[in-house]
Amino acid sequence: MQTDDLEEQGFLAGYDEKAYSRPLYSVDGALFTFHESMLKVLLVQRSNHPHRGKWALPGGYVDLEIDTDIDATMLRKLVEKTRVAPGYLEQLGTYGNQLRDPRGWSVTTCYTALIAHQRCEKGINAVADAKWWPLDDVNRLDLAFDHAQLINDARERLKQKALYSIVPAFALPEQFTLPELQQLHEALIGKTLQKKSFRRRIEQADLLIDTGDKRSEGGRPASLYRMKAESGSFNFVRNLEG
Amino acid sequence: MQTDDLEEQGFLAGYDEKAYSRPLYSVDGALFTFHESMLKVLLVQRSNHPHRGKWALPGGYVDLEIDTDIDATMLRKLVEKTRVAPGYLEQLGTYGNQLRDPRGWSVTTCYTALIAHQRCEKGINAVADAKWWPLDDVNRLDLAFDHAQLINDARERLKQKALYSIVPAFALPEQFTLPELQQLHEALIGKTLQKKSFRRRIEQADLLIDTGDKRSEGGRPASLYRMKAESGSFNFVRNLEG
DNA sequence: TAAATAGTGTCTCTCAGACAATATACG
DNA sequence: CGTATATTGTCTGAGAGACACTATTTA
Repeated sequence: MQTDDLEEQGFLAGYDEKAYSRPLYSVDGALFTFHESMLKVLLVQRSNHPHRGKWALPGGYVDLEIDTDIDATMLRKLVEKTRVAPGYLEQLGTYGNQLRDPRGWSVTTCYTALIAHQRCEKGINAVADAKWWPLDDVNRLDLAFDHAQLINDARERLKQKALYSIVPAFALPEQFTLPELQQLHEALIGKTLQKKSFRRRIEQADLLIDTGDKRSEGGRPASLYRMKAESGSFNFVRNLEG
Repeated sequence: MQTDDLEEQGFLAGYDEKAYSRPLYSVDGALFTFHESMLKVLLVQRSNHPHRGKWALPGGYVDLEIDTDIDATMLRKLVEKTRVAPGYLEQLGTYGNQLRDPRGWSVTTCYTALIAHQRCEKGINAVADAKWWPLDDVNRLDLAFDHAQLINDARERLKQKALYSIVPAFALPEQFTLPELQQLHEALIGKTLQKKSFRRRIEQADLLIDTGDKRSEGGRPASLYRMKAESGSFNFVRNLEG
């Protein structure tokens, strides 16, 4: 063992990390919010080749000196565009092949992230090339790389989460109403939900805190709630209708 | 646009893909099977530094010439050890940080895979360094890199799948009995299940084909089934007790 | 008052849990 | 027959779907 350790030292010293040809590696983030009754995704207009001028997901390369892990890389890249950390961040999947980048073999790990629109409104306005796009309009854009697929996959994942969790609530302000949350879930799922069912399961699982405040929307005022800390990781045992 | 295309050509020609320092990228596969009433995972004894001599998940680097995408890399690496393609292969997640590999910043995409023991028994015996390990024994091994964590995460994912799908059936031979499948799910979930509930939902969803054959295990013979093609992607709307 | 929005009552239906009962092998 | 394993019958309860109903605001 001791011998092996010494041997390993020598091996590491002689190891040239650029000696082998290997794929480009990056991270990309599909950051969503819910604003003006619409799902929106944050896009950045590319200033460099390849795909200069096209809209793309925020992302980039690992900084070997600064980043401790790939989550840190993703956070750094998102904060560059929004000035704040997203309320929710989860790995979606990794896409790697010969063709997705004209520079050659490349791999990207895509994240799904959620944030309240108000929390990053100022930050985004301070960044010239970043903009919230309504998801329905994004289909008509010619996005860079395979980012159209990444966005679709992220949205599909969020749709599933809407069926068995209240994770989408991270796309709302800290305080929100139940009709607001239901509207968001309906936008993700693509169909209307029974308000009784929607409310019953959230109440039963005791996921929200009633702040006591109300917000009026033209009719009876709705109660304002905020999430409990643990509610982001709660899953219902039974799905809503898919 | 035409101008931009020409400009992009020049950019690509001048691009040196080794110019930037970037992390090592690899894939690893947690390949499981169910044999002798035990969950087992395929491990490979490392012949090279780092961690020479330790047991590790099968995996390796992308071959930029041969592999079209990272799934192909993973398949190639698994087939090297088993001589056959696994019945089920799904991305688990990507692990990248400064410390997981002593050579420096490295990223690995881990897959969860399932195969029938009999389908690769010969192939594995032909590979000196590969071996099925019962999952309960793996906890006592000092595995290479962060592979203990990868295996735990893969197992946790399979446990979830056992609650809302019959994906674990890919770890069984093509023909299997319902008590066998239930035993496998119980091993994954870590508790006994109601056989009536287990069978009822599978029958209702019409997921299996009764082959007409039976297999005797000392008592009344059990019917042999095989999966329908689409059953691997079916999810129940309601989970079993977690 | 009417219109708009929020929230509740309650019936039905599906399906998992529990567990007793039956069926089919072997010796 | 007795034992072992497989398979079914059936009751109960949790919780989602449907939808009518009530409540609270503004105009």
